Amino acid sequence: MARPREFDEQKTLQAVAEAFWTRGYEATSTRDLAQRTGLTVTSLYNAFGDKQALFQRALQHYLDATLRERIDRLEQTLAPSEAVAAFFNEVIERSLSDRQQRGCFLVNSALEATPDAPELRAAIATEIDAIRAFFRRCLLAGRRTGEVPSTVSAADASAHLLAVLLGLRVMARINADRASMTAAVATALKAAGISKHR
Amino acid sequence: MARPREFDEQKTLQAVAEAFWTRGYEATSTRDLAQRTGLTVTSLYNAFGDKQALFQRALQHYLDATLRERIDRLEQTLAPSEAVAAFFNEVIERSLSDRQQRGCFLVNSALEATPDAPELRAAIATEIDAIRAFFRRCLLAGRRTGEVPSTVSAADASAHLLAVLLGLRVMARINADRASMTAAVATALKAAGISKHR
DNA sequence: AATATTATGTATCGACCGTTACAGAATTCA
DNA sequence: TGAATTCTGTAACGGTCGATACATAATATT
Repeated sequence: MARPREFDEQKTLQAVAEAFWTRGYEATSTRDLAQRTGLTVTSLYNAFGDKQALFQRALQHYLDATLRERIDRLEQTLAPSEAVAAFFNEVIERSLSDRQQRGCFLVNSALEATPDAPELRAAIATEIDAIRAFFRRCLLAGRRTGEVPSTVSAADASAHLLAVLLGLRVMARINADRASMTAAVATALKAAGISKHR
Repeated sequence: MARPREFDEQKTLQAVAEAFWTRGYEATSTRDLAQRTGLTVTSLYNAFGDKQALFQRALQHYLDATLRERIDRLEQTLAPSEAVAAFFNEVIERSLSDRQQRGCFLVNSALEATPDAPELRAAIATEIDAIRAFFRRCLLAGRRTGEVPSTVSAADASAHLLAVLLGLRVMARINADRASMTAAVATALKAAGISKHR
């Protein structure tokens, strides 16, 4: 029973996420966000609360649209070992096609989160652990189908794959070249018992 | 022929580096730096130039004292494969012993560097590549001594080890636990043909 | 001792920060 | 139609930012 919103909340969160993704939390001002979204600062505060809350909403939007979407899609459509390989391939392609070399919004946020924002750190830790859980599920499922040999423990291999993924995202921001990334991934997949031609 | 400095430049750079290391570039104000170093803002500007220049000096100081020191020391005193293993072990121990979970100053800076600071990005890329070069040298040397089998290419293996290292530094900031880190490293070293008991 | 040169401390500059007060515009329900 | 409610835009708040002007203190050279 009041005036309706004139903006699309999803598109706004998308624009906000890209701004924070590119420049980080501290270096992005609320006026920057207003300009990128096309709304006024007041509308942003009215709709989302303060800057911190807006950041968390934008991060969750990014995770839903990118990370969780990818995990769900690959896990439902591909065999376990192929899902892991495809996951890495998509990360590499997206890293290389981004001219701004923004890397991963989640990883960027992980490193910018200061010790005095423990709740944010905890939330990010949970999201990162979800990636490892995805690797672990794939490895265990691959064992059952026989794609993955049971010589390496799923716990060790999933921790290792997670480390490689996070490292890729750092390289994507600074040292992004296809040769290094594919080499790192190929070696990692081989160590986990996953390889395209075997 | 003038009044001498009343502060120790190295200790000042150390304090500055720890401030930037903990909170990042944007979230650390020049007044914060003055308080942490015990000098005035004017003295900082007089001695080091502006905030950007001070940051770069502090980063170089950190690299000299931590990263390059470690590489030089391990490469000179240990056998190639042991140098790589010891490098990872030291990183794990330092990551776990830091109560503030600051991770790596270089990696933190890599992810905070925005697209409109290309010279900083390039400098960081050079430093990161120096780590890969260290891995590569160790792998090639290990091949000559027979410690490392020549089944894996040094280029691939060094890219892989670099990715794992960078990933560890992200985990150190957010998901730091010994089990995950040692699991990731053990799997990575095995893939590179390096393992303690073989 | 006089002078030149550099370091330090105070105080402040304009700019920008996150946030909000307030007034007007737009919509729903009675 | 009118009242209630929500959204939008302007303008501004106090605070902090990076950086510096200026006066003073301290040293080296002559």
